[in-house]
Amino acid sequence: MKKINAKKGTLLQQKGEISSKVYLVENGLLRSYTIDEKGKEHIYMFGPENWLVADNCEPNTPCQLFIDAVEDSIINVATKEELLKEDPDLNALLRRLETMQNRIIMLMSSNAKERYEHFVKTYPNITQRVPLKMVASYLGITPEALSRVRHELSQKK
Amino acid sequence: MKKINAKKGTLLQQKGEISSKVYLVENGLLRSYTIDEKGKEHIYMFGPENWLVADNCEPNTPCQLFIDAVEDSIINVATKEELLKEDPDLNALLRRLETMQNRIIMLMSSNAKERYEHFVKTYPNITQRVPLKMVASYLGITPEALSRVRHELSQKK
DNA sequence: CCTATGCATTGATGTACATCAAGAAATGAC
DNA sequence: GTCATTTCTTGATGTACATCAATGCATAGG
Repeated sequence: MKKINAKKGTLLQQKGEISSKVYLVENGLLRSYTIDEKGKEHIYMFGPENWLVADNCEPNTPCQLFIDAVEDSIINVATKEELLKEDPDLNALLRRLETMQNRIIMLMSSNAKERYEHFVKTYPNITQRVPLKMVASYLGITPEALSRVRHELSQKK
Repeated sequence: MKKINAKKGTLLQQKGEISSKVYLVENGLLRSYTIDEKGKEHIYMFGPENWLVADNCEPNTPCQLFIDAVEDSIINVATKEELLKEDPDLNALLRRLETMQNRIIMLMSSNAKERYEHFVKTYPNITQRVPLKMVASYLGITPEALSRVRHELSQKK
């Protein structure tokens, strides 16, 4: 756990970095965000005093989020390894957080078609086990919209 | 940890219940969902084999989600108290999961105005500390749309 | 078997929000 | 201070998706 000072605008973590850290904000304000293929920024989280800011990805995988300082900030930085050593079965929860993080980013940055394609990739078997209207409800679109997306995709092939 | 059998369609948990449980799916398929004010259903999560399904609310607060069985299922049920006894500092993570759950539900069920009002309530001070375009980026809307929402809200008062 | 209920599809129309463009106001650099 | 840059607002237009309504298909129950 190392204490550091970050001037407003400092980039603490880049999307794609492997050794993503955990940032405990003592003072100031951090933000984590991603940039989609269209170049659009989506803020995932603000981290004011006493918040924990981190990319919820598994240790030793490339992370998804940029993290920078919105105000001059004082922050405590830890590695995930450090934290996992203290509490090993955090791992399952971390994976859960990752799933939710992906979902939030998807909801903010993807249209109906992209969401559906992502869903099929992530849960290949579920599509056969539930009525399509439930898939639509999970994706945040109407059954009608999903029907049209599926029609369009089947044409393309 | 009690093992139970749930026929397709069985409702395991109602929105508003206090003692929400944790469900580990051994076999079958669960789903958790909420119903918004317009009566519309939003599926929060599917729980196939080996998934953990739960409302990520704090123990002893009314929960937000309905949970039911989409297929005939075999499930292990635990109370949150049980789990917290085993691992007390899960509490911080639970609160984090709750925040993300709220965000996902909000993204699926609310329009721009509702999201902004919710944001202001949840982070009253942040609005003053960051440019509005960052708030827009957090809410998943454009700065232009946020500007119009704010204009509309200020008229109303 | 027949009928009722739920599900999926298709078309017509509506709407919330995005995009594009321009100008005004605030902020920062020097 | 002045100029440049970023932020915010406002208007005009476009578009993805919702809503509404009708129809065809399953599936389940008696």
